[in-house]
Amino acid sequence: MRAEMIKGHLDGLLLAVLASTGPLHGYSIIEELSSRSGGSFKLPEGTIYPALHRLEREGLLTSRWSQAAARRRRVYELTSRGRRALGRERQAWSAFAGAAESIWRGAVCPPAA
Amino acid sequence: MRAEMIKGHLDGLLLAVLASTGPLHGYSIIEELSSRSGGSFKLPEGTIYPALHRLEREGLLTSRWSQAAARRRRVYELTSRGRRALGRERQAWSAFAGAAESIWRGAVCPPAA
DNA sequence: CTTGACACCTAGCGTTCCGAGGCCTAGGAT
DNA sequence: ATCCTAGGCCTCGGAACGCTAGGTGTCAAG
Repeated sequence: MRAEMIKGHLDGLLLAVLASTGPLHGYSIIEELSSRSGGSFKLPEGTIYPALHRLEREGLLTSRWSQAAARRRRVYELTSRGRRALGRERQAWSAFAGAAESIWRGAVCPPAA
Repeated sequence: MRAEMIKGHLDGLLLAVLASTGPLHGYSIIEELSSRSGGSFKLPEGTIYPALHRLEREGLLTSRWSQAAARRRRVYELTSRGRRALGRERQAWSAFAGAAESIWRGAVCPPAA
């Protein structure tokens, strides 16, 4: 799977995974994305952490340092604005995926090497 | 539909549309992408032309100036390498779309505003 | 003779993701 | 004691990509 394909889709996927699981810290978001995608999404930390910071800056997520765990963890959670953004992202994904799918449907493809 | 979503997917879509229709010139590729996507993909010329040049440089497309039409048109066509690349792109799209879909499946989304 | 569709092109900008590196703790192996 | 691995956070700089904005030019219609 070409790596740059994720561009422009990351925010939605992060919101989606948090909506599925409830609050999570960054490291486990990475693992969750990987497992839920069947191993297709193995996103590096340099991708995830800045994205989480951006989403928090935009008010779609809140974070707190977890006091429960021995190790320090920053736990992220959807805000209500984040939940609304999730709906928009979901719809944008549907539109995009549907459009792309209908382009692909017309094409006769050779079996991939 | 967020615009940056197309990033990383354009090459495949261009190859796919050319595989569906046969040889086309740039301007009509734009129209074809728009109509086949139900109006979702309205890609500007500044996106399409550089991409076509890149794909030609990579040997996935060939072009010739059409002598038939009154207006000058550069007509693009898939090469055999392009056809093979199409298969790979198609597979990459399936993997990506499937992975993203399974992330989204888990999320409970509010109705988009 | 001006507008709008058709048709091509490119330089530069902004965004985005990623690679590489750094920092730290805990636990197991050597 | 020392190393290694896994867990956990962070950031800087680069590369890639698509888009904006601008340009050239033809042709038909008003």
